[in-house]
Amino acid sequence: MKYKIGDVSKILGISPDLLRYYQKKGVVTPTMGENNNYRYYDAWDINFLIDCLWFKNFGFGIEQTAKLVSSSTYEDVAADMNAKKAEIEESIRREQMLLVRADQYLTGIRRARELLGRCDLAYSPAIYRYLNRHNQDYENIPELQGLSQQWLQYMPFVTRSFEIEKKDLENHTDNYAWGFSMGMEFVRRLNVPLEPPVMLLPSRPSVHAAFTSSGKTGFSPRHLKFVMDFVRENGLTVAGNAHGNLICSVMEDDRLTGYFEVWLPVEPKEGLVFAHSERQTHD
Amino acid sequence: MKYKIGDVSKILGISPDLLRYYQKKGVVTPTMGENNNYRYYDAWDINFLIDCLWFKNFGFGIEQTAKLVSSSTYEDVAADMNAKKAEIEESIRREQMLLVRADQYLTGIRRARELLGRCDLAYSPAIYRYLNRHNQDYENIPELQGLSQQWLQYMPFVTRSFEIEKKDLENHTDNYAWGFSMGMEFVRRLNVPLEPPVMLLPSRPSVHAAFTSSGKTGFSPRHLKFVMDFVRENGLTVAGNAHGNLICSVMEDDRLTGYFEVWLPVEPKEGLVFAHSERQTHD
DNA sequence: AAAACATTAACGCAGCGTCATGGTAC
DNA sequence: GGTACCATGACGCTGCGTTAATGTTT
Repeated sequence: MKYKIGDVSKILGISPDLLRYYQKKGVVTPTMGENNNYRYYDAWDINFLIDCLWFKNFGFGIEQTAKLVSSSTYEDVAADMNAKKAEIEESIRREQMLLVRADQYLTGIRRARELLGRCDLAYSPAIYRYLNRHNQDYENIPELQGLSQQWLQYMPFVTRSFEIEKKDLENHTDNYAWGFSMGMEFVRRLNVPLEPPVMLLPSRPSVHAAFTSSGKTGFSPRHLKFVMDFVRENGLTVAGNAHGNLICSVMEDDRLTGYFEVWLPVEPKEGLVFAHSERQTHD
Repeated sequence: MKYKIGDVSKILGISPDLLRYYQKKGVVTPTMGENNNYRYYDAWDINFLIDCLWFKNFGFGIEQTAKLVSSSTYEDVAADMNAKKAEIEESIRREQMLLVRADQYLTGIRRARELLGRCDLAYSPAIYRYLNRHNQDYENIPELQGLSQQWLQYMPFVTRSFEIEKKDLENHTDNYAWGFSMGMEFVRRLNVPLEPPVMLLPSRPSVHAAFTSSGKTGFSPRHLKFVMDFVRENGLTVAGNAHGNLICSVMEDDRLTGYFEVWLPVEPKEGLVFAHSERQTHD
């Protein structure tokens, strides 16, 4: 019994075009009609196609599928299947990290909107970080560029992160630096090599705040004035450089507005309670 | 400070071609040199590109990324991120099922090679199944075709499965039927609708065997002769139709050889011990 | 003037979908 | 003789990589 391409299409739920494509790829070779050039498939061809769909839906490419179904030994098949298993396991690992990151992102953005323009006391999350841009200019050092290329591969587990030095905060100098940071949990799970200039910024008691900035040249240490006010009003002592990161940028009132989060380390003091950063619970 | 396309390429680890492509897609719009038509990027453009890479590596498409980074409100971004989360969760679920299936496949193929040509006593795994081919001909009933199209979507959680009726086995008639089967665990996890002609084949004490067959017209109930011999030699009573499935087909001695597994239900008898099918532990 | 950059344009890949145009089966 | 089917071929899609031919900077 012979089936025409449309019959096979109905039996398998595959378009005739796709069946012709599979033929071009060497997957099936139906017998061609002598006078009309029609394709005629037999039951064996259809069984074969079903076996191909099995592998294809497992994630094997078409050509690999053809090879697996038509000309592989037991060892070949087992090896390919084990390789595919490893691939899937790797994919699951990555996707699980993505889920963690998505939650971080969503809670981060929500918290920043609540906190906006205000301060609270919290331990900064421990992060790894390096700097590659001072004020507006990216460093031209090849080493740093190589590092950035590496770290950009880790996206979206990497965050754009800034630092403002203590003295610049106190002198109201318009000086800042940008770089990349990554949370401890991702550094571990991605086996990120950690050499200078990558540094650990440990968790420290800090003033924690959120602010926004709009436009190309909007970002500036001036935005931290309210944080310094908070420090003064509460008689706190700044204990290091401020650092923070971009949380997201969204349209507000027709302007692209960046939401930033910042931590300014301060000396712990009797009676002050520092919350623990949510980030740390995401491990 | 202006960066040429090659500078940006080095900073971001992205090919110049890709940067031009992103421009064509509306992601970045560097200023074009007046006389030389060179692209000049500023720090803002680079930051912007980094933000894009963040979303892109999250799995968003290029155009969605451009939209997310440049013209989305908080609500848009949160909605898209939640949608992406759902997508990833779905993907993980599927991949975890694939891992289970891969293990089933690998252990199945290994066991079949060990068992080849011999019999043991085991409970058949409970499966859902329907038939759509008798001997060599696929049924032309539209209903069945629709069902097959559905079930083929469930590949590779569906197995090609055959049935040989008790009377045909006993009379040595060359009669058999093929169809599709799916294990209980996948039926549940995929929410497969279960209406006739889909039937539950419950777990039953059976003679369990493996055999091979080669070539287009190789498959036949004759292959089960050794199973019937086993039944006779052990004084067993056949209690229903035999069913089985294709485990894999591989090249052996330059011939495409199918490995099949079969269960022939028999009456339990004093002193007989039936193993429990491995399949059932995979839930 | 050579080397290292930049430009546009076109084509290729998988894994198909879609359309146009024309021949064939029943 | 109408209609449902079949054929080939070309083009589109995403997310790039590759190559070619040519222009610019330093």
